[in-house]
Amino acid sequence: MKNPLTPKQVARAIGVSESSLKRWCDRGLIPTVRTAGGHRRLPLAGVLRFLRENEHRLERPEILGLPASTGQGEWTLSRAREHLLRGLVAGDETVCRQVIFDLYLAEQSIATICDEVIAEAFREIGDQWDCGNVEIYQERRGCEIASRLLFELQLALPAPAADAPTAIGGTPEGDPYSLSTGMVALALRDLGWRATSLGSMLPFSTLKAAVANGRPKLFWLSVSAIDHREQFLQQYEELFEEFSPQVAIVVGGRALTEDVRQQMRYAAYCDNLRHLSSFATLLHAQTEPIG
Amino acid sequence: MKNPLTPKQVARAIGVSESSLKRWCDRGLIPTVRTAGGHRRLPLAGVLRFLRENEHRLERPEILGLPASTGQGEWTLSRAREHLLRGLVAGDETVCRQVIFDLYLAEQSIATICDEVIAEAFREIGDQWDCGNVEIYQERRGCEIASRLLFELQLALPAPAADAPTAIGGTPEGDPYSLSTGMVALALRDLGWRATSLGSMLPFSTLKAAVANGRPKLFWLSVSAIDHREQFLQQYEELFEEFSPQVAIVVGGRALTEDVRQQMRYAAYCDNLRHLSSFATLLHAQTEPIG
DNA sequence: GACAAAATCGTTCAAATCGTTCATTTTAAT
DNA sequence: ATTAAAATGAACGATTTGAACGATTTTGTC
Repeated sequence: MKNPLTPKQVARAIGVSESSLKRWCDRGLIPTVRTAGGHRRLPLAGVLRFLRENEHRLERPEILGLPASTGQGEWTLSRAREHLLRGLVAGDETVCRQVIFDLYLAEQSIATICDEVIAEAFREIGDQWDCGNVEIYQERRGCEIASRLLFELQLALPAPAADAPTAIGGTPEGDPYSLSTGMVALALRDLGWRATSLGSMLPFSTLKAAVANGRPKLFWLSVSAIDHREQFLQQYEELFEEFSPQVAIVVGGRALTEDVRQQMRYAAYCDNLRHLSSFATLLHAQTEPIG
Repeated sequence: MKNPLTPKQVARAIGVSESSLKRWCDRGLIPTVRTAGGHRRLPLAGVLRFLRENEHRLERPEILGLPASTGQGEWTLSRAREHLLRGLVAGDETVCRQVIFDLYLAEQSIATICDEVIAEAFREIGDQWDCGNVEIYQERRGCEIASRLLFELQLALPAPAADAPTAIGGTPEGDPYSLSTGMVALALRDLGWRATSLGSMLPFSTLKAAVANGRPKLFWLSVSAIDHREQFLQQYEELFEEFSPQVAIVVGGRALTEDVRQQMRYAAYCDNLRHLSSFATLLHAQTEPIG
């Protein structure tokens, strides 16, 4: 788990000579820092980004502190989902990390990883819970693990540009499911946005204040549970009315069934993160037509 | 807080061997003073200057910047708390990271950082919220930031030994404050335990299952809020009765006022993480007397 | 103040890394 | 197929790093 890494470690992990690695560093392909004595040190996040961009395989992942066999196997999304599910239920963070980083290195978009693997795994956990096959603590522990992995992925993403569009969002009061809004933030960051999740259980009054203070280009509301439907709809309408044309208000979440949506106005309703990504890309391109 | 730092502290904090650090001192890269006996002492200001100038991008880029700590003024815990508070309210993760890693550089124990700075900052945020000075979303966003920083700190800790004692814990149903249980897990990991937080809002039924399945040496329950007092006490008593002698059951949290505690049995009640750390150390030493 | 444990001293040494050069292999274009 | 350009891997002496060692200092406790 050492970070930053030495050139020798990385060279052996990737399976190339130290000479090549040094050249890549000097050409700026891998972000490099120097010790006071002039030796190179390579932050893990930069190495992973390089591997991903250049479609390199990891010969010896364990050297980087990653689980053995990360970055060499062929993963179908369904196999990944299976493995992740087992890891989450067992509380095995190592297994989960391997699955996620494998997918990341295989150049899957963050949105795809979240949609097809993480979200699906938790949907399955929910089903298993209904059947009494998994305990609540296993689901909660899985959420903790997933949150960590999302954060680790964020560390591997480049920092957003200073002029990148901003986005904020969260879940409304009565919805404690913070994982979903965390995934939204990460997916938007993957697109280059300066996205910040405000967390979960946020009353509409404070959501209004957040939008008013933050002036984002996009605001998302992830709704996995609704306490009082009428109140929710009314307060949401107020928020939409107040900010709608200036701020793109995007909603999503399994609690927004069709009959609920029919009583809502929104800039976009997104079933999943790929929909959201498409919309965000479109929005950014349209409002910033020249760049 | 001790201002002149020992080489060991600094070496550990910036991730370099003591040998190299000593050489850098002798080469004049880091201003060094000597004790009467010849031991090196490194003023914090000089160390920070060295990090900014020579190690521009080594290890933790977030250490550089240091808006307020660069001055020769004492970087007291209360000043750190102040800065962290402002960063949390403003949602500025960079500032918060600087504060925390400054402290990590200057202090050994994570328990102290959590107790004196993070927990205190959130207590202050709670007060400000009562006065209507901060919005709920600022508190929630602060929690998100703090969670990330705890996770980053954990990444800096060595992995627990294979034979390390295990501990699990969480917050009961009705208590959504997951930050506290996350801090407990981190403090125990700092002591070398294999600690896992199960998260928040856990019904007692599933807590029992978790203890039964995990067989930890220590179980903690962090209680920041109690929904139904009678039910809480009764279910807690059941859990204690079932596992008490084999598993050390530790409780804490601001919801456990004195009158509540008087109706509870526990291996230890901990006001803060330093109490918990003492107890955990004692427990480990007693049950593993030879090693 | 005396004592024991822990930390630090200065030093030495093997391993790793530096920058550089050069021969070989791979890639791309003619 | 031939050739030029580019990338790779291996080698070199000089320097840096991390770990070890016994001797000394600091720290905590009685």
